[in-house]
Amino acid sequence: MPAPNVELTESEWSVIKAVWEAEPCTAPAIQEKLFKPTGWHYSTVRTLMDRMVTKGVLRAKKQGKLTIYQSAVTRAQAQHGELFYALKHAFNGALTPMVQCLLESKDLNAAELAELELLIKAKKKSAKK
Amino acid sequence: MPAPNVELTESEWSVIKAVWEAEPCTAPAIQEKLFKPTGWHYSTVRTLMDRMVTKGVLRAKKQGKLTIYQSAVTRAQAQHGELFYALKHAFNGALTPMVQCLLESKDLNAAELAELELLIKAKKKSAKK
DNA sequence: TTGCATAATCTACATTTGTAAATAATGCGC
DNA sequence: GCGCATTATTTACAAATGTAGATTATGCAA
Repeated sequence: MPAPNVELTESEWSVIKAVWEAEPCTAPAIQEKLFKPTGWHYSTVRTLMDRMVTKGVLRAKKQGKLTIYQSAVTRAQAQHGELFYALKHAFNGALTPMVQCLLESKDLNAAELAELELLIKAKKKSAKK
Repeated sequence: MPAPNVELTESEWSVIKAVWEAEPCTAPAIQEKLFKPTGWHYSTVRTLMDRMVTKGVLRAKKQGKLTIYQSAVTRAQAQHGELFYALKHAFNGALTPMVQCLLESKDLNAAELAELELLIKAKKKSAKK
């Protein structure tokens, strides 16, 4: 089974985003990427990464003295997990109120609205038939 | 300051949803509502609720021997918090990919799509001008 | 071949979250 | 006024999360 429901904490999001951009990669490389925004030390990042391996969101293999990491979930899977967590808990699974909330809070310009409209039009077309 | 960013755990979501439906209410009333779906005992619910008071998502006041609880954040605030958490972490704040993810994963019928389109049209109108 | 820089491993500890038992208070009905 | 049912308070404890120091291993450069 490929994509179980992914749940990531804020820290784990930081890590996996860095991994997606750099994989295959080592823990030192990731800590370096993350040091500027987070200030995390090597052992912090390393602990996070190893826990993420245990959870199955990263994969690690030994190569000489180095441990090489890769993501075990795609960005799309993780996005899906996060979004559907919100949909389920905050909106009881109802799409319309969620989109409403989005439209109300972000203040979108005409171009963005047009883009969304396009997305929906496209979806209608592909759904139909 | 009215609406700080709300972050709720899964359990807290259960509780606050029950509170919204029953407030003002007591902890025993909430545990009774939640017992069926969760199996939580009184002290569990009570602990959760008191911690939520500490965090400022519920409010409590003493009335004789009873403690009366109310929500301190509205459903809309909590929904916003959850949704924007996802938007920020999973989608780096970009709306379009988020909506795309939604459209791809949920498989919506024509009516639902039409509804979404309407929402956007309405927003366009109100935004314009 | 040995020292050094780098990376890994191990251990730790505070906080938050999930869950609840045990004990105490209290007020209403008799 | 007293006992009982109801509610509250206190305490606990394991797991998860956030954060990292201390110690050890290791391979390349000199």
